[in-house]
Amino acid sequence: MLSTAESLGYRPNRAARALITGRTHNIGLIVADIANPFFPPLIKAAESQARQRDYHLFVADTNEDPVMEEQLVQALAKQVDGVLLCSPRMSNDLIEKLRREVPLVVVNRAVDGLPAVVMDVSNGAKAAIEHLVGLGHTDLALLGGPRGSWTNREIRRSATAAAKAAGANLNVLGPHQPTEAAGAAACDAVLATGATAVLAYNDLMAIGLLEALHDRGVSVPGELSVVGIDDISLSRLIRPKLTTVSTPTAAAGRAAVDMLLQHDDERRTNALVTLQTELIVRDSTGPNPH
Amino acid sequence: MLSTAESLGYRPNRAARALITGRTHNIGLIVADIANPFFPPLIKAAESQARQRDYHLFVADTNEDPVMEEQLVQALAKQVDGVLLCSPRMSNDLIEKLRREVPLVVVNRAVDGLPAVVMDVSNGAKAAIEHLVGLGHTDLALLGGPRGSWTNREIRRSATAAAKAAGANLNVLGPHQPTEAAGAAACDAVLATGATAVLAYNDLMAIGLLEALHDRGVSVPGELSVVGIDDISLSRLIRPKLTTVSTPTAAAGRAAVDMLLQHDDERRTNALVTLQTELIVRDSTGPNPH
DNA sequence: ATGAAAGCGCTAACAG
DNA sequence: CTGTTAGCGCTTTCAT
Repeated sequence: MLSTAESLGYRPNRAARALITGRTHNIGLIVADIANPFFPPLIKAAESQARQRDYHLFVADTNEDPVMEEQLVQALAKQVDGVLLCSPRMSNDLIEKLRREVPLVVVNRAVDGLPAVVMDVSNGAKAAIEHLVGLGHTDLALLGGPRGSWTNREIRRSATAAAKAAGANLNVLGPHQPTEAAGAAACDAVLATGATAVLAYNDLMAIGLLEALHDRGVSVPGELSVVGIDDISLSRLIRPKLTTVSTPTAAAGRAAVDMLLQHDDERRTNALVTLQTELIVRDSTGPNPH
Repeated sequence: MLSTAESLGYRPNRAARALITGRTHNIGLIVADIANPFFPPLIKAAESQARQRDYHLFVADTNEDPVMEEQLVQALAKQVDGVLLCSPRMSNDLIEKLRREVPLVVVNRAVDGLPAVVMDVSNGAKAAIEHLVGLGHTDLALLGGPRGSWTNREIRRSATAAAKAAGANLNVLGPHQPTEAAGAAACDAVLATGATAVLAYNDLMAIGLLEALHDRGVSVPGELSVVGIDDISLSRLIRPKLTTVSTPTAAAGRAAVDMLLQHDDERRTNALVTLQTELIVRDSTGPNPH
């Protein structure tokens, strides 16, 4: 039921309210690259969840630049009730400093004493390696992601351990930008390792690699198997359809908003939400040709 | 040079400033679907342009729901200095009403007396039809987009005229949701027209159609030629690479922000910026098999 | 219960 | 030119 005032078109001025209550009912969302297909589903889910709770979402893009990350947090700090920092590349020390200026929830990174939402990529990378080893591959390559990425470190750690446990070689390449172009550019380096199977930091890089492989006439999965991570919608549209580790990005967006908006007294500052991942086997992986 | 205060970490409170100046230095950006690959480059460009001018961007998603469009404009109205309405599905009358509550710039629609940024899809659709006719196709189909879309009306008008001028048949299908799923679902209807070439409302629909065609064993461009519109990055990643009409989405995002931020007295309320499109011929179009 | 008044942090107008 | 003051629209507190 609307009050008479509201039905007449009256809307309270949120800036004035913010001045007195100290709550802006705004949330900042900082991502590395809006145009990277990994983020839009996360942004969409976060925006929807926020709006449902009468919050509005500022979205900002760092262009993969760690310096810009800090500037954006600073710029938004006084204007929001909290910031969602997605896949940050900045140092933990800097995050520690920024959290004193504004409530922070970190996505895709575990930071001591800070609410965080992470995907269990560690388990996903393990499943990917085991899938490859099960196909008979013993020479593997890992196409590494960007410097400063917690996810990248997790993947490397877990993939290395899984390969070792299975008695397979793992050649680690990188760091690389998490883009299709970087994946394509790394094609020769991948081929040079002699690996018969590759796990890439994300689908975009895997897809770039697939393109470059196609240009060089290397058949996938005939001569080389390729696995991505993220399961962006693109992955089932390209040929061969990409085998990948799906990460629940929409759920992560919702969870991050929920954590931020939990009442401070009940907000466990050391809370860590871990979302499960799942290996999706499609057509870019096959048996070792040797 | 920073003032002493600023170097000490002081940031003025924008809510307080907004209260007195009446300018929030915020902009609202409303899109139908953040996860539709057409929008992220536009959002990214708009955010970047806005920030450069010391504005922050609220991003909101209507889920393709015209009712939600109005609600969002209302909700953001008092909190922003203007709203960028992208690809609105609402009626012109409603836009007329909303513009009295908050400065509006419309993208992908021409509205009398309102600043607008449009892509010249009319010219793009014409080029696409002429390309197809030049390839010997005389039976064409148009896979129509969503109801309420100005772009869809422009495409239909222009494609119809171009086909007529060239002496070709054009079978118009639709309306459809602008999604991959809808494109796939329309596959049988397209085939039933007997057309040897199709122009789709957007790349997403064209790609869905391509998928369904592949499932049915119809070869592209051997038996059927397909053209999309937008040139989303996906289009050159799928096989066959999609022939499409590229639309300058990033430029549109920047232009829309610029128009909104122009000083009111110099803002021509009837200004219309038309951005050029370009036909990109790739591998999904070929000669008429008959 | 209902109503008056103070004040959030800033800018703009005005006085010294 | 510098310093003081009023008041933006709201919520909260305090007095009636």
